[in-house]
Amino acid sequence: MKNTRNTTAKSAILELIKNSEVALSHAEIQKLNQDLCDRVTIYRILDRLVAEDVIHKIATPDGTIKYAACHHHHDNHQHTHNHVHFSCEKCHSVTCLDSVEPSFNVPENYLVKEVNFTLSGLCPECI
Amino acid sequence: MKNTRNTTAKSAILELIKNSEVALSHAEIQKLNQDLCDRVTIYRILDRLVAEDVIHKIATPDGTIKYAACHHHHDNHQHTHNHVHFSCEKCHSVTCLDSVEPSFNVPENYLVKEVNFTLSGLCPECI
DNA sequence: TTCTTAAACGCAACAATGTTGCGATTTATT
DNA sequence: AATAAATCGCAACATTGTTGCGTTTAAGAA
Repeated sequence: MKNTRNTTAKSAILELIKNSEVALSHAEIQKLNQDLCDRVTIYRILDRLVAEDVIHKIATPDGTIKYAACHHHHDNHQHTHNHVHFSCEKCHSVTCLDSVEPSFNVPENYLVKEVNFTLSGLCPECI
Repeated sequence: MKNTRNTTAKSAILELIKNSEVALSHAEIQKLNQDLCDRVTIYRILDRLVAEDVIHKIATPDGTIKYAACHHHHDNHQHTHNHVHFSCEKCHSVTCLDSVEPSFNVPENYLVKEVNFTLSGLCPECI
């Protein structure tokens, strides 16, 4: 893997994501980060953080891409992205639901590598 | 609800989607429909078909929006969009997996209205 | 600490995707 | 056939994401 560096912009963006209760989109990060760095740089930093497995990418039901900090399972060092997410149709917040464990029967002839389970409706704030 | 009409463009697009094994994106429909109607019209027709509950919208893991014909459950007239989809990371096809039934424990304090369950990996064609 | 170099950056330009307004056309009803 | 509202095409615009390139900067080596 290519050498990666810690820059002020990268650290700032990672902090933003880590400190956020909900997943953030590029546009939201840009607003929160007002003039810290260029729009293009944000794209590149997000790509790098995803590649480094520090954050993960979530596609919301309307196609917006959001980013959230990964919760690594320190006990077994087995890290999967098979999170369950909740997308609020009113405030558009996206939250990781670590407590919900989905189960399903594996389809035949398909090789399943990742599971993306998104529930939508109203979050506790909007009920 | 507003009165809706059947136009040639609308019928053609619906046929395309119905006859397709995989879910189609706006760009794919535009290519298949070469010059049948304007790009903007395709957006509007897709919105209408979704509103009329004839097709449904799927967000792929990379944020691309695709459309597929709805499989109504004629036996009980209870129509839900809680489909399971499979997104191939190689050929980018999106397929509805009607046979897979996911189960999960409902999170507290959240009002779940829709379930979106997308598996990704390799489809039978790409394995 | 200074030197070195590749990673990361800003900027400009571009491509793709989605939206809006409006006058012209068309569908379905009277 | 006449009518009215839905739909369309076109132009213009907004947003989102990508690429190339010269400059800056982080981090290891001297």
